[in-house]
Amino acid sequence: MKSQDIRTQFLKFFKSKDHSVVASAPMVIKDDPTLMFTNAGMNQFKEYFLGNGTPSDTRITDTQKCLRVSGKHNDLEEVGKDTYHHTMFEMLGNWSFGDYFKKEAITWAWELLTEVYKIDKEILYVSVFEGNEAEGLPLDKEAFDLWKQIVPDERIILGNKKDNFWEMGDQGPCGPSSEIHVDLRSAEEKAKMPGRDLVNQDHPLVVEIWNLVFIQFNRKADGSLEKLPQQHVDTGMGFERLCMVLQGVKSNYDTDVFTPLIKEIQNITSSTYGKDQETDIAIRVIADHVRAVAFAIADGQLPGSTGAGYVIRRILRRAIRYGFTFLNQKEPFVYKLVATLSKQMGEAFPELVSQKNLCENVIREEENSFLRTLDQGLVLLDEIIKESADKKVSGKKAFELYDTYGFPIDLTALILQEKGFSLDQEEFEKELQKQKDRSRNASKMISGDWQIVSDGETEGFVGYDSLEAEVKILRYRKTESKKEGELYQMVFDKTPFYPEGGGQVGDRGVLESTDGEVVYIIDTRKENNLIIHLAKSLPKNPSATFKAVVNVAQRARTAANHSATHLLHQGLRSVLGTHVEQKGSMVQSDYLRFDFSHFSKVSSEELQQIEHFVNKKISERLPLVENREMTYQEAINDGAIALFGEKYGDKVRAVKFGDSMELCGGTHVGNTADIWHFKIISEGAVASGIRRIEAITNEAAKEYFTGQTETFSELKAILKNAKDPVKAVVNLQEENAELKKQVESLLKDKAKNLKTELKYEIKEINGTNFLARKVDLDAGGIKDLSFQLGDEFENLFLLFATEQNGKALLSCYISKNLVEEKDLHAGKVVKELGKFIQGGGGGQPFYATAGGKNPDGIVEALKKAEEYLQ
RNA sequence: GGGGGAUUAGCUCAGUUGGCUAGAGCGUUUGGCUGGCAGCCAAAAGGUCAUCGGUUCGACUCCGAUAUUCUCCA
Repeated sequence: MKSQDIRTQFLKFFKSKDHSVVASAPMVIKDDPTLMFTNAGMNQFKEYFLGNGTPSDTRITDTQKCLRVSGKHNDLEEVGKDTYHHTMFEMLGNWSFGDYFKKEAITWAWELLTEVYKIDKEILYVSVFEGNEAEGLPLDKEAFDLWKQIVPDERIILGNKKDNFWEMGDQGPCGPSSEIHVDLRSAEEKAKMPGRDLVNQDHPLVVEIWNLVFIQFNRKADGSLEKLPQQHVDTGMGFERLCMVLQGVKSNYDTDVFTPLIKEIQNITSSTYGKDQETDIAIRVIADHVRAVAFAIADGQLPGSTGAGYVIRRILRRAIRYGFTFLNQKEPFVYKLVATLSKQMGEAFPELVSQKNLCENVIREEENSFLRTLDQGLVLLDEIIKESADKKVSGKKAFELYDTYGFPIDLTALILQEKGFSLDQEEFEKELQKQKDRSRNASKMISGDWQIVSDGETEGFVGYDSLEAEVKILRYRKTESKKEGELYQMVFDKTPFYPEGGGQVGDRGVLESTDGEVVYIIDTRKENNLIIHLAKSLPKNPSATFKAVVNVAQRARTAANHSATHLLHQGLRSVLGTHVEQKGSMVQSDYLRFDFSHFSKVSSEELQQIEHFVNKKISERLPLVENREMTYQEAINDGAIALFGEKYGDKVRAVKFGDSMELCGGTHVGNTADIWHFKIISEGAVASGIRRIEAITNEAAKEYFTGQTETFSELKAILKNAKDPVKAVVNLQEENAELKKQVESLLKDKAKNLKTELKYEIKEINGTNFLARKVDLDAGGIKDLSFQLGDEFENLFLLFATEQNGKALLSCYISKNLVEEKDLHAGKVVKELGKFIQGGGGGQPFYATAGGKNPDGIVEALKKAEEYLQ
């Protein structure tokens, strides 16, 4: 069975069991501080498990693109070494939200595997949670009894808390799980050792394929468990592994999910898969990683140096590194695989097709820059090798190479090994740990349990229509971090405060109680669909009713910027073309920032046209038309612009100004006229194929123009109201350059004159040409003069003195031959003579300077100079 | 967000513990030689040593801040 069909069959099966099929959520997560990437099928439903939202359907099924780079079995550095771990993978799942529970979940899973996919029952094992005394949890008898009716006893395995009790994190929903494992070993192998002994033992051919989680508890901050009012089912089946089973191969990489990529890698790199272990690992690494990176970029996550972007960069660089070392790829090549990938998976994931060009460009650029880094690292490593005499390289040196110059440690180790050098790996790890601790401390956040003030569901955001509301606090908690200090997070029963999202900053404002107490809300954020208000303090009586008031001025300016962003987006598409797609957006009260796909610099003419386009829309006084109750499909059919990598609910909000229509949750002006004016203040690149425009509107634009006008008036005033100020400045610059040259040549003349003058003053003492006198030159001039005289006279001893800003300066020049013959040292001379001017100094044997604060001593110092030649 | 590094001629980079008027290669210009695929020889021009401040007799070099950039960690 082809992988395409395996996927379709799964969804079809659960559809027949009354599940509704939903699309995969984006791989990159935006509103959950504890998670960067979707790492399991349940992530997009987390809010339902937490009780922060209600699903449209109680039975749901999907295939979810997931990314794992860390965790108990998923160290990035291990991917590719075996045949069954991946960074990016698909998770097939079915869910029940307070609907069916263990019975249906177990029977259906078995039905699908054995009757639809027709997997031999003899190779399947199931596991059940054995209970845990410390937690006070008994054996999951319900699941055990259910399995007993289907599977013989010897195929049921009892699993411990580590394997069979699933938790979302330190806190939150959790419960026992039941896993289905498959034994793909040969009959011979099976005879040697029963499959049940290999379950959960990391055997490549005895693997878990499906995990059925029965969510029935909530883990609190103090570690205790609490029974949930509603019970849920959360299942996840690894798609690639399922394909392996159904296609009768022994490795995920031998399924048709990977074979097209592997074939292409062999083509491009002229290598062969299946002959040599190192080559095989490299090919697997590249095949796996290009998937992760391409999917992430298609979801709008570019490689970068922070957060999720950094993870993507690391994955891509690992692929490049393996290609570099084991497949001898010294030029970008990973990007060439995108075409194959998008052809192969584009049907199930259309974003891969529409974002193909961008993926290729971004990956190629990243490859180029990393290859440069590698080149530089190789040179540096060479130097380190040359410097280490005892064939040992310290961990500290290796760490510096890694930390500062980004040179991969395993490459360092490999090269050293080839040259017969050893590396102190332990010391390296120690340095790395130090760095990790530093970073962790800097971003540590402790959050307490939610304190429930009053029960009830929250209505959520009501701030589209009003900026004030009577609210009650539902719950609050205290958080502490180094960055922000102590903060209180509060959830209201409804709120006019817009939470940060869609690029728009969170609202600020106040919470007023009836007795006049005021608590400042410093930011509003969204976590798992819950709107959280941040404050430095808590009201005295949290159970009272408050008036929540949004900072009107800030909101108005932000709204102007957000609406302008939409017009800008439209303007860009109109001026540059419809290939322009939003790649990032930031809307603040003082400016807006918009990143978009476009492959060349936006010229100043184009920028002007774009500005003009937006300002025309502003002057057309277009009213805001919004529709909050559309379905996604209706909106798209109406021509609304939706964004890749954005998660949309069943009901979307469409925001329309004239012909501009976007799906958007942000706040906007009632009429484009409220934007006043739009001004682009910068344009530049953020990555290959991505440009960034920064712009201002409203009062900021006004201030900008006022400031510019003021500067210009001042400038004009300085230029005596010249008719053409630009020309006047150019003239000034030219004149200035001319004058500089003249001054320079005059100074040269002066020095020349002085030099000729001084030549006659030089007298001979004991065969040495000697001159000591005061001159009217600065330190540089004296030096210059000394060396010029030095060129013309042999056996020269010079002592110049000058007075500058009330300070005295001495300088001594001694011809090199004199230094040797007479054992003179200019440094010593100025140091000794420096006493007369109450100062000190030094320098080299042939030229030295000294400074002091007593110019009256100059005469004495000059007199004494002669003594050095006696 | 935290740490480390880098910033020197148009480009790629040297510059040892602060001190000889900041160098090289490529490129540019000029002159001469030469029938070639980086032609040869000679000469010249080109530098606020990222910016600002500090220490010092003296800072490209040391210290602090800023900007830009690379990189690791979270």
